[in-house]
Amino acid sequence: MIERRSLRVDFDPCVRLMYDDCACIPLAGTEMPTIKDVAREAGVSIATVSYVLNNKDAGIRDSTRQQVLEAVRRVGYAPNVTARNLKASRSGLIGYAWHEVPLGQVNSVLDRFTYYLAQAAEASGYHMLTFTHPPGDPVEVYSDLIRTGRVDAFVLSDTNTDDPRIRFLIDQDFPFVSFGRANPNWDFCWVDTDGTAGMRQAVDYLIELGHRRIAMVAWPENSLVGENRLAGYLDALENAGIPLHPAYIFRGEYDIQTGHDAVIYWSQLPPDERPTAIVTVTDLIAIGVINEAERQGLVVGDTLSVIGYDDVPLTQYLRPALTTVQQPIPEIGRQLIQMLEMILAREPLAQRNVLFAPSLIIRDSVGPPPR
Amino acid sequence: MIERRSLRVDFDPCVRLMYDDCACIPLAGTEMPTIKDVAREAGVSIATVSYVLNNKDAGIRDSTRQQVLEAVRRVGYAPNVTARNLKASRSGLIGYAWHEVPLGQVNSVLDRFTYYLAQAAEASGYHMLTFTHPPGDPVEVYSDLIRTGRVDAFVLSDTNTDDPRIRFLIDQDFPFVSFGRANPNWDFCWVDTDGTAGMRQAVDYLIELGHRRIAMVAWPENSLVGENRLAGYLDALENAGIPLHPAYIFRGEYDIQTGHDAVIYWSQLPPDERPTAIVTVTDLIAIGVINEAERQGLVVGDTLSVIGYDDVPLTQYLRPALTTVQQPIPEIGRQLIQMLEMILAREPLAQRNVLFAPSLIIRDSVGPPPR
DNA sequence: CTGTTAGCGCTTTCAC
DNA sequence: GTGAAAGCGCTAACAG
Repeated sequence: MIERRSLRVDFDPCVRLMYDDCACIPLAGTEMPTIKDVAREAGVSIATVSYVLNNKDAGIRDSTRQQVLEAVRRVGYAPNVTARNLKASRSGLIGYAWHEVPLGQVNSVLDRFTYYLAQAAEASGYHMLTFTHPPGDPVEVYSDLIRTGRVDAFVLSDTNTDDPRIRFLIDQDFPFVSFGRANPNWDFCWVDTDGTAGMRQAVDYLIELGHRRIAMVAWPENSLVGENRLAGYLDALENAGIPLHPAYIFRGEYDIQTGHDAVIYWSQLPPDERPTAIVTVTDLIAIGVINEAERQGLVVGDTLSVIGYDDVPLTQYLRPALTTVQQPIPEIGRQLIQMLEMILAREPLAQRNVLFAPSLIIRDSVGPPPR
Repeated sequence: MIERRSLRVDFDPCVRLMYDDCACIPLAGTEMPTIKDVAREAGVSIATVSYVLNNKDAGIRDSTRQQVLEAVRRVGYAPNVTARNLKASRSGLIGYAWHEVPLGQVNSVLDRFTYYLAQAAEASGYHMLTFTHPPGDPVEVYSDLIRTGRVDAFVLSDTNTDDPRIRFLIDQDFPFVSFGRANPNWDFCWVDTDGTAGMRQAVDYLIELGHRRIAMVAWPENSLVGENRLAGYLDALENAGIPLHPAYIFRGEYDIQTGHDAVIYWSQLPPDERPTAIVTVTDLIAIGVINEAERQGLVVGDTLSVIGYDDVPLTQYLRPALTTVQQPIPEIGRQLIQMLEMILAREPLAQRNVLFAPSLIIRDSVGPPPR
C-alpha cells in the first residue's frame, strides 16, 4: 500500500493573502438590520414591528401592518434567532450524537436517518445540532449541552440495553426521544423497527419456498436488537412447526469474520443436516456468509439461500444481489420529531412508543432449497 | 416485495400518559442557575463572577476567585450559551448541509466526513448545525440561516463548477470553507483531494504491472471532480509514453449502469485492442464494470484489472476486493475547521487552498495483464 | 390601536 | 479589587 502523505500544494488561483484583502472575511453579525431599523424605517415603534412579525392580535391597523411589512422588505430584515431564543429561553436546537464509523465498517442506516431527521426537525421549526462524544463517557457531553442551554432536546440512536444516556436523561427529566429501545423497565419515548416482525417475514418467506433447515447468525445475548431479530426467527419456525435445531443458531460479533465462522461451523455437520438457508442479523455478516460459502463451492441463490438485514447501500449490487430487510427510515425520523414536538409543547402524547414494520426486499440471494 | 406497513403497537411498558405524569417532560431552561445565583451564593457581584469565569485579569483577589468557583460548583452553574452568544453577536454554530442519499445510492464519504468535521469543530469551541435544503434552490436556505444569525459560518461539500452557493457566499462576504473546488476564477477557501494525483497513482500502478491498454470510465465534462481524475489518467499515460486510444475514455453518469455500458462498449473492439485494465471515476461504476465483465466471462483480478475511486464502505468485502483510491477524510475535516477558525478570528490565512494527496489501496481486483 | 419599558443571561466599561 | 449599569435584539406586559 502506498503511503498516505498529506502534501500541501499551492494551487493556481491561490495566493497568500492577508486578511484585509481576503474575500471570505466576515462582517459576522455586524450591521444586520435589527427591529429598530425596521421601526425607524416604518415610522412606528419596535413593539408594533414585533406584533406584526409575530402575528399577534394586538389589533394593528391594516395600513400600519402593510407599512411594517414593506419596511421589513426594504431593509431586508430577519429576526435574530439568538435574541429570540434568549427571550424565550430555548435554543431551537435538537442534539443528535454522530457516531464514528470506523474505516471498513458500515454505517448501516444512520446517514439516511440523519437526513430525514433534519428535514422533519426543520419542518417543526427546529434545527439539528450534531455533536460527537468520546468513546468513553457520553453522558458528560449530554450534560454540558443541557446545562449550557445549547439544546432543547435530544434524539438518540444506537441504544443499548442499559444505555447510560437514557438513564441520565430520564433522571434529569430532560426531553428526548430515541430511535431504538433500551431497558424494558424504563419508561421513555422511543420509536423502533420491529426486528421480530422483520425476521419473521424473512424466515416465513424461506419456509414458503420449502426450506426446513434454516439457520441464523445472531449477535451476543446482550444485544437487544439481536435478540429481537432472533425472536422472529424462533417465532417463524414455531409457527411452521419446524423443531429448532440448536446448532442452527450461531452467535458472533459485528464483523465479516462472524459470517465466515458460521459457515465453517455448519460445514462440519453431516451433509444432510447442513442448513439450506441462512438468515443473518445484519448485512455485513451476510456478506461474510456468502463469501465463505462460495469459497466452499456453494452457489448462493441456488444451493444455499442467504438473507441479510438492514439493506445497507451496495448490497443490491452484489452478485447475487442480497435479499434483505429494510427499515422505514424516513417514517422513523418523522415520527420521532412529531413525538418530540408534542413533548416540547407539553402536550399529552397518545403513544409514547411506536414500532414500525420493516419490509423484506426480495432480490437474488434466495432460491428454493436444493433437492 | 412484501408491502410496507407502518403499524403502531402498544408496547408493554407503554401506557398512554398525560403530560403531568410523563417522564420526559421538560423543565426546559427553567430553574437553571444563572450568574446571579452564583453571585448571591458567593456574596459577590455578577461582574466578579463573570471575570472569574472568563479568566479576565481584572485583578480578582485569589480568595474571591476561590469563593466564586466554589459557589459555581455548589449551585452547578454553567453559563448560558444563548445569552453569551447574544452578547457576542455570534451563534457558535457552523452550518453544514446534509444531502439526501437516495435509496440505492452510496454516500461515498460524507458520513465519515461529517463526523470528523463535528469533532474538529468542537475542539475549536463550535458546534455543527446540519440542515437540509430542497433540491431546487439551496441559496435561500443559506440566506435565511445568515440573516437570522443562526450560524457563524458554513462548510460546503459536493460542490459544482459554478456552484450558486459559493457565488452567493462570496458575494455576501460570509465566512465559509469548502470541501471541493468550484469555478477556478473564484477566490475562496477550499480544501480538496488531488484527484489528478490519485488517478495518476492508480494508472502508474497498472503500468508498473505491465498494462498498456488501460481504459477509463469518466464523468461528463462538466464535472470538476471527474475532469481532475481524468487528467491524472492522461498524465500517467503520457508520462509512460503510452499513446491515448480515444475509445478508451468512456463517459457516463453516476450509476451502476454506466459501468455495464462501458464494458459492453469496449467488448465490441477487436480482442487484441480491448483494455486489459479499467480505472473508474468512482467505486459504484467499478462495481458495474466488474459485474458486467464477469457476466461476459472475464475474471477480474486476472484477465481484467479494475480500480475504483473513493473506497466506499463494503468495497473491501467484494470478491475480488476492490482496489481503490482513498481520501484522507479526517485530515480534510480538521484542515477545513482550522481554516475556518482563522477566518472567524479574522487572522491572516497563510494558504487559502489545500490539496491532500489520496492513497491507493491495493486489494485483489488488479493483476498483471493477461498474455 | 400603538408606544414605553422591563427583562431574558451575559459581558464589559467605567466608577468607586 | 469589585460593583453598578448599559446593552446585545427581541417579546410582551402595561400604559396611554
